[in-house]
Amino acid sequence: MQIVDNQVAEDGEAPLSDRIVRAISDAIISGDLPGGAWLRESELASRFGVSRAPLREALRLLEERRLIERLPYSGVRVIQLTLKMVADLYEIRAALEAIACQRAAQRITPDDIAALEAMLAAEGEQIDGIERDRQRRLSPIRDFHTRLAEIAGNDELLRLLSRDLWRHARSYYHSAWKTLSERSRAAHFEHVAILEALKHRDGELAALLMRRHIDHSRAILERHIAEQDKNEASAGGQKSE
Amino acid sequence: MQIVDNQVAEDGEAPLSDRIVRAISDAIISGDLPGGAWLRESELASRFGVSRAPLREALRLLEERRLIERLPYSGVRVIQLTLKMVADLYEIRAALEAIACQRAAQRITPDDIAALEAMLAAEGEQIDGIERDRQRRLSPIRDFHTRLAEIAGNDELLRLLSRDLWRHARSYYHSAWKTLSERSRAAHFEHVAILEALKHRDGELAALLMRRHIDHSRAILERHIAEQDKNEASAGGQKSE
DNA sequence: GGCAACTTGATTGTCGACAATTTGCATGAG
DNA sequence: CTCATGCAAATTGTCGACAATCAAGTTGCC
Repeated sequence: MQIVDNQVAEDGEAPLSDRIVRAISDAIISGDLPGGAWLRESELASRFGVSRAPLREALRLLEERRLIERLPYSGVRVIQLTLKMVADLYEIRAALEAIACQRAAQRITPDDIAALEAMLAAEGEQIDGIERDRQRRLSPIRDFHTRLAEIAGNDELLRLLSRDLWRHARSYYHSAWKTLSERSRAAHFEHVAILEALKHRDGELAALLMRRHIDHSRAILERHIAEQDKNEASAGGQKSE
Repeated sequence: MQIVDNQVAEDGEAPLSDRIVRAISDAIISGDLPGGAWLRESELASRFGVSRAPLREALRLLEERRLIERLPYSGVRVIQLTLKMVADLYEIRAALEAIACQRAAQRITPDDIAALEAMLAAEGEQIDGIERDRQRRLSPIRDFHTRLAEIAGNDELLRLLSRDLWRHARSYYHSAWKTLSERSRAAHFEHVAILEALKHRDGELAALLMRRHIDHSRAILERHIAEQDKNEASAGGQKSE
């Protein structure tokens, strides 16, 4: 496992533990810290150049966010996404994003529409473009959904969708890159269709399209995790990197 | 504010911070730590008889759970429920509990039905009974919903409903006791109706009833918070108990 | 008298060291 | 050879003390 060095340096004012949360969270979601990996506090602390106190606070927060799991006196490891977990998460996500669509259809403004269109335009460019950087690639997708939740005006919903339920994103990175490109194309057009419905303030249609969109994503993701599980069946889980 | 002394004593094996989470969480939900109250770390630490290290870990977890909010270098205070927050939370809860009903209708077993019936019987007894203890009063209501989520078989859903979204419960305690008694009676019969639908494996009906049930609860809760806000408009928010 | 800058006190944030617990290995008996 | 038992190293959990930061009270200047 390889954490980007000194990612803690940014945002030099906030308390250390807050910055560590960001760093570890990114490391997990980006796949640098793979699912099932054991984390040693002292190692993480020295890697980030801090003491264990703020590090442990960060770990407790990440545990509550279900990015890691903690076994008392035994250790901390990155949560391993299972098929069941993905199915459960996506069932919830589908329902919540459908709500977001319905609310957004009621509240959306011309400016919002313009902003979303700009996002989708950028998304379309990236599909065939030379943008191969992982971080920059997934972000516009996430931005679209997050922006939608913002427009919906339900703060709790936004928090759930943009933070707690995005654990699954981790698997995108681990999954085969080729298939994801094809999926990106389809997903893009589904986004366009959703936006079109929102423009007509048809919340019901937008919600329906969103539910299907998420179901499609889930199907892809489940297939990838199934393959991944098969591959890792031989060498997995031991307490090392 | 008055925290039950040494509530940390129970469950003598788990790490201190885990027990503190439970203690503070209960104190907030039960209303002993009212919304908006400022918490001083040193005071809490001495009250629970622990050092600040595990206490701070607990606070970070509770912050992520949105029971408290933390202002860096400034302090920690109990989240103040607003009308907006309750509306947002209940919109989500209605959708998620509706899912729970639909899933539960597919999976419910005779044993589950028997267990739920026993719960509702106990709930019915308590309404007119002499049970005036706050803690014991709300618990059967919570149990019914939690059990339903368990039967649904979606672990993530269970976690959200039984933990993250139960912040609102706090307001029940602060609200007028009399009205709540009346509400309890109505709520009880709504529970019975939901269970009846589940017995016939009618997930759609159960979900619909559940949505209405939650909407009713929200209406009551919103009214109480509105009154509460009015009353606290004069003396509120200063940094003391 | 009013306003700005400083000072002081209190509180949060961080650190290094110590205690408690687990886990793997060695050891020995059956 | 297998299994129970005890030991030891490593890791997590906890503590008390120190540093950084904010808030309020005070002082001095205009």
